[in-house]
Amino acid sequence: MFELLHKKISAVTSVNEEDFDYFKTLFVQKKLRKRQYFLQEGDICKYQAFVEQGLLRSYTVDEKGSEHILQFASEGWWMADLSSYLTNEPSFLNVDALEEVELLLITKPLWEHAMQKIPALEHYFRIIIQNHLVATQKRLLQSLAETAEEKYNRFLATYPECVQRVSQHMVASYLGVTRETLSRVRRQLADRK
Amino acid sequence: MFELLHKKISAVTSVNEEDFDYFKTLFVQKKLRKRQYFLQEGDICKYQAFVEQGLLRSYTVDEKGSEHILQFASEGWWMADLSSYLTNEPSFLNVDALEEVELLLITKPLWEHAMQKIPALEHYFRIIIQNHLVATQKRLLQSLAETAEEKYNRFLATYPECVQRVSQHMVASYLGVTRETLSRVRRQLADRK
DNA sequence: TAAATAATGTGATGTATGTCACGCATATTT
DNA sequence: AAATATGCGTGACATACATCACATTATTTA
Repeated sequence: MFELLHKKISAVTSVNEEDFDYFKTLFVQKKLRKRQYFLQEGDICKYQAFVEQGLLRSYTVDEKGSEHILQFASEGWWMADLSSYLTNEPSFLNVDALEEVELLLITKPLWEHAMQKIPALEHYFRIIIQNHLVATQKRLLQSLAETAEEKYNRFLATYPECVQRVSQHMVASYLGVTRETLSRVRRQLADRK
Repeated sequence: MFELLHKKISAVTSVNEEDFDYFKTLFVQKKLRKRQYFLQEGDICKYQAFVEQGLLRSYTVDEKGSEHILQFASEGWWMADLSSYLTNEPSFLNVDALEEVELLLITKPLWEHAMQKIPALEHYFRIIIQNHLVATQKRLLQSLAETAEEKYNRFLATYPECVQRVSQHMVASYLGVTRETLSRVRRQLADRK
C-alpha cells in the first residue's frame, strides 16, 4: 500500500527503512467516489493527500460561477489547498475526485514532525515543491503570452495521459478558456490536418 | 553585510552562529547598475541572488516582442531563473536591475552543500519556496478569473511599496495587460473618486 | 542646458475570445 | 426502457482588451 510513495521518495532521495516505516504510520487511508469532494471552499484543509489511485482536481469558482482549475493530480502526486493547510485558514480551493480515488492523508503537525525528525524527508519535499514552483511559474508566463491554440497544443504535449482521462470542459477550465473556444480550436486543428 | 540575510533566515528558523558563519563564506558580492542584466535569456543561471539593496525583475519576451514580468525582487528576496539554476539548461528568463542593486550570489553546488550540511537551511529554503509557490498559485488563478481593473486593485493592495518604485509599464506587464489598458483603468478609478 | 530617451495619456479601430442559444449524442439514473 | 443529466459542437452576437498612431510631459545623458 505504500509502494508508490516509497518509489516516489526514492527517486529523489534515500530514506532508510526504519525511517520510512515510521513515516508510514503517520498516514490514514481514504477512498473517494467519483465526483466526491475532498475539500470544499471555506473548509480548513486538514490533510495533504498522496494519490495512490485515481484522479483529482483543485479549482476555484469565481463570482460569475466559472470554474478555474489549478491542478490535476493522478497517481504519485500530492494534492491539497497548500495555503489553507499551512495557515489553517479557510480554503479558497475546491478539490474533488474525477475518478474513484485512493488517498494517503497526513495532517500538518505529523508532516512537520516527520520532516523535522528525518532531514531526508524535508529534502524530498523541498525538491518536489521546488519542481512544482518551476512548473507553476512556466504555466503563469504561458497563460500571459500564449493564444488559446498554443495553450491547448502545449497541454497536449505536456500531459498526453491527462487528455485521455478528463473531459474537454475540464481541459478548457485548466487552460483558462471556455469550452466553446476549446471546441473551435480543436476543429481548426482537425481541419488543418 | 549579511545582517539582512541573517534576519530573514532567523524569521523562519534558527541557525547557530557557527553554521551561519560557514554559510556566509559561500557567497560572492555583486553590484549592478540600473538597467544592467543579471541574466539574459539563453544564459545558464549559475547563481541565485539574495537582494541586499535595490530592485530586480525577471521576465520573458514573447515572439511578438512583448515582455511578461514573472517577478519583482527587492531587499530580502531571492532572485534567479530557478529552472535554469536547477537543471543547468539555458534560461528562458531575463533578469535585470530596475535600480542600482547589491546582491549576494551563491552557486548551486555550494547552496546544495550548505543545505545538506545544515538541515535548518534546507528547512528555511523549503519554507520560502513553499510560500513562493502559494503566492504564484494565487496569482495564476487571479490572472484567469479577474478583469484588468481587479488585477490592478489587487496589485495596489498587495504590493503598495512596489507601485512607488516601478513604472506603470512594468506594472502592466506584470499584470498581463498593455500599458494603454492600465492607463485607462487608472483614469476610470480616478474619475470615479 | 540642449538633445535624446523614456514614460504616460488618449483617440480610432481591430480581434480573439466570451456569452447565449440551440441541437444532438452518449452516459447515467430510476 | 424511459427519463434525465452530461458532454460536445456550432451559429449569431457582444465585449474587454489589444493594436496603432500621435501628443505631451518627465527624466537621463551628453
